[in-house]
Amino acid sequence: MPRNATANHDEVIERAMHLFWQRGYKKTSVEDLIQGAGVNRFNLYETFGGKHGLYLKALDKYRDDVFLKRMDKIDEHENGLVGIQEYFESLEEFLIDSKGNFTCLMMNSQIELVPKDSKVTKKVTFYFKKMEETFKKALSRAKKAGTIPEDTNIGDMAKFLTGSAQGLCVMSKSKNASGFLKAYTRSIIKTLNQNSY
Amino acid sequence: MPRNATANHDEVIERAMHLFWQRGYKKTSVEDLIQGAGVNRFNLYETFGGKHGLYLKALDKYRDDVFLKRMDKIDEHENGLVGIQEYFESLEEFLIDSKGNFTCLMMNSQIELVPKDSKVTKKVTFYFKKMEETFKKALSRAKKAGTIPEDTNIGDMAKFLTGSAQGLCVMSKSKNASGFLKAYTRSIIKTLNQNSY
DNA sequence: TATCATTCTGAATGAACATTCAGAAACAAG
DNA sequence: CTTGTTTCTGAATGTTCATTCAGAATGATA
Repeated sequence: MPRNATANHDEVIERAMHLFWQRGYKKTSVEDLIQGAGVNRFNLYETFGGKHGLYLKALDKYRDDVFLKRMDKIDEHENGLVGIQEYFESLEEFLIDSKGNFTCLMMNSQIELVPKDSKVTKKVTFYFKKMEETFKKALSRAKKAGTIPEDTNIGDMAKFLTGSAQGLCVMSKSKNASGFLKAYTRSIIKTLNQNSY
Repeated sequence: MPRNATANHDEVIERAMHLFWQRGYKKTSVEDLIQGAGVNRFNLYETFGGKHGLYLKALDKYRDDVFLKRMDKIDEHENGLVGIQEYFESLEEFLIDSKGNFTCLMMNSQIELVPKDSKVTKKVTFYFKKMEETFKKALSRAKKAGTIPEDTNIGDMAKFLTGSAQGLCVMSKSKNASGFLKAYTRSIIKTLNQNSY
């Protein structure tokens, strides 16, 4: 009995995620979603909770498929320093390749919807906390392994790295950002390594 | 012949600037502007060019009264290093005091309207360029004065500082950002000083 | 006070857009 | 092939909001 003009559940969410990611919440219209994500109007409301419901699901997918995957990669590095460095290098590459579209769904949400939209705020808060924590754990491993001096302030450094990732995202929307992003990333990594030996 | 229910020209723009600054472009309604900026509907369109025209004027005012004033302060410091440090300290203080409202009008515009709105894009581009340039000149003075090593890459450092300012602004919207902002600022300044002696 | 240009106000207009709904289409089961 | 249920589509609804406009209010001038 199910018809199939609708793409499957996950694919709808993934495509919606990219639309929201590119254009933001307000500027992605229901029409865009119907056209671009492969949902029909009925299912958009019946099974995804309308535009806002789909946005929340898109944030979840971003967290799982984009963000946490990157965090896991950091976790997997026994040498935390290398994990962090690779994270920034791949972020730089991604931002350059996507030419200012696809800045960062979570950071966009922080600017567009925090704190008024409380459900979105919760998800964004988790994102920043988790990123900071992951950096902190990685730095802690690095300290244990002796690749970072005993007296390095790991908490400060984790916050520094979290903020720097946001700075990169903001700057990636500028025209011809590539040179800027490379230099900025270089400096971030240099700072990271200056607290190590 | 002029009536006076309308606040004077400059005051309207200043109040509009604060409204846009707080809420963003889309979310500031014409009604908000009439209520909050002291313009009547007629003058909003006749003398300010409507909502969009007033936004552009607000960006100009922000550039002149908020941004360039800060840049001038940096310029005035013979010791560029101190100028930059003071800039970040006062930015930190402002962001903490304003509790996530008043993030940064230009950065908000970058996320909300660049690159689609070409007039806004021009103004935002100037903003980033000018900031980077100001940092660069300050670092150059510091190098001349011998407070920074000969081999410091001034261009990279200026970009790093410009991006870091944006990172601070993004993070200031988080709940209880105060501790985060202090630590982050500390790290930025530390990085700045690690390239000096 | 009378006239005229200017300034203001609230209502009208119109566009964009999210959501709902009714009926059409598709499918399964008998 | 018929019936009943599910899925889909486009039109209708309702809301928000920027902009325009007509007429009212105001002030300057004579």
